[in-house]
Amino acid sequence: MNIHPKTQQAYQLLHDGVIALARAERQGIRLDVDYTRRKYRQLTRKIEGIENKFLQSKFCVDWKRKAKKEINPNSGKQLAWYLYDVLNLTPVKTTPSGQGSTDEDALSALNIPELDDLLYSRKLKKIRDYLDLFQREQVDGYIHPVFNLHFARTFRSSCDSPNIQNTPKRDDEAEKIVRGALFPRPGHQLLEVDYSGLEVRIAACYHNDPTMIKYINDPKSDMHSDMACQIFKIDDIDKSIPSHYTLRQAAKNGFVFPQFYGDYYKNNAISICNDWVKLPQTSWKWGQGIRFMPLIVEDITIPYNTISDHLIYEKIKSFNAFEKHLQDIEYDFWHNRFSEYAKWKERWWQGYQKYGYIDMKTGFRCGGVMSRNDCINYPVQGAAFHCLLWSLIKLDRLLTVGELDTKIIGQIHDSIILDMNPDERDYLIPQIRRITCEKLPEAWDWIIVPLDVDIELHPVDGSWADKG
DNA sequence: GGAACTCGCCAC
DNA sequence: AAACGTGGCGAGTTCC
Repeated sequence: MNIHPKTQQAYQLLHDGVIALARAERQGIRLDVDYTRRKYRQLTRKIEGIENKFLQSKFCVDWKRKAKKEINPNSGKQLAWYLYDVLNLTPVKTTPSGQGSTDEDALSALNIPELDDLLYSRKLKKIRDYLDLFQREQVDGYIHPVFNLHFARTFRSSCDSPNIQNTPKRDDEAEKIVRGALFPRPGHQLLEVDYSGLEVRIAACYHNDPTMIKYINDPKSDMHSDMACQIFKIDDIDKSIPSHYTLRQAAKNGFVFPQFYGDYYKNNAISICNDWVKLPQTSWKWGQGIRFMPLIVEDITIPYNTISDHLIYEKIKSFNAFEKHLQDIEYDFWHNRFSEYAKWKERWWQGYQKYGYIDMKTGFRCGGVMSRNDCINYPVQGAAFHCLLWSLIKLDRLLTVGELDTKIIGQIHDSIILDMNPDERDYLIPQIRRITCEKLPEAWDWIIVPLDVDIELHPVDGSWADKG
């Protein structure tokens, strides 16, 4: 039987990857067990205080009276019943099964002060759950996350027992507590190697869109800043200005990435207004949303300009107008700016419908029932991860063959985490750059754009929360 | 009393 | 024309 060389390559990548990841698993990540116990108890006391306060509030007393039984404040079902059936409030959204939502967005929108206590206790419990899991899984002060290569439909990895790939990093309080429990071996330091914009770059290897390739090749250009200018009608983005940086984040996480995943302007409008610029889904008034820039009107500087002031000034006066504006931008995005990308998406979807499968650049085949978005996302997600896996395998060999003291201890889709001996730092960092950015594109000729990594060093004996 | 489900929420 | 991809895990709930 003939085996396609790419299939052989994919097969070999999984085999080599499993072994390299098993070594990381055996090595493990040091947990400060005393800290974890202490912090767990401290959080428990805090949670009990907040829960008691909540349970004694007028809100809960009434809830309990209407329920005619003991209530469980952690039950979404009971809470939804009280809010939406008893109090007859209108949920801002529903869950997939049709029940009124009781997630953070939905509860915040109700403007019931007592619910803030519930949300805060939820958040603290979530943090405590991580510590609990670490504690249960640790053996002699080390956790040993399991890395799977055979679960994800995309041929990405998954991780469990514990899943180290979802430790909090966006919320400061959660990051500090949870990552603050994880350390390198004594005298060592944690090192993270992160491919920057990996999925965008790998997508470009499929669609070959010239505009996208220009963005990637020119480090001075910035797709997200350009989109922020277009979305918010400003001349340029100066990333050192905090409000500008927020607008760039809004464009990136509220429009560009969701669009790449297959989302559309209506959701983008809601996400940008809710999550980033804080504008209501109504007609806008002056002085709403995030603080933006000083506004100069006829030589008078108005110091506290807000984003609504600016947008109203630019003739976008309501949420509906903004949504329409985003619809135009979406059209421009796929018909003008990234038209080759759009054509590739369509070709890829047609190909799947004709043949019933899609093949990744890395030799893996995805079949079965797939949606249009699946067809577009899987090959990119998978191949991007395979770039990381290839690099991890090579780095593992370098460390093993050279009998270095530094060890790979984990991987998060586009990044590698190492427990490094500081004496090996000056040798290792150039080697890592060489493997990840030079050797990989040499090995895989379909990589037609430059690759880049961020290397973050944590302090010697510092935790995963301590910045270098 | 466990399997399978829903919901919420953490990461990329 | 239609409309956000991949995971893990906890609590609550329902089914058998």
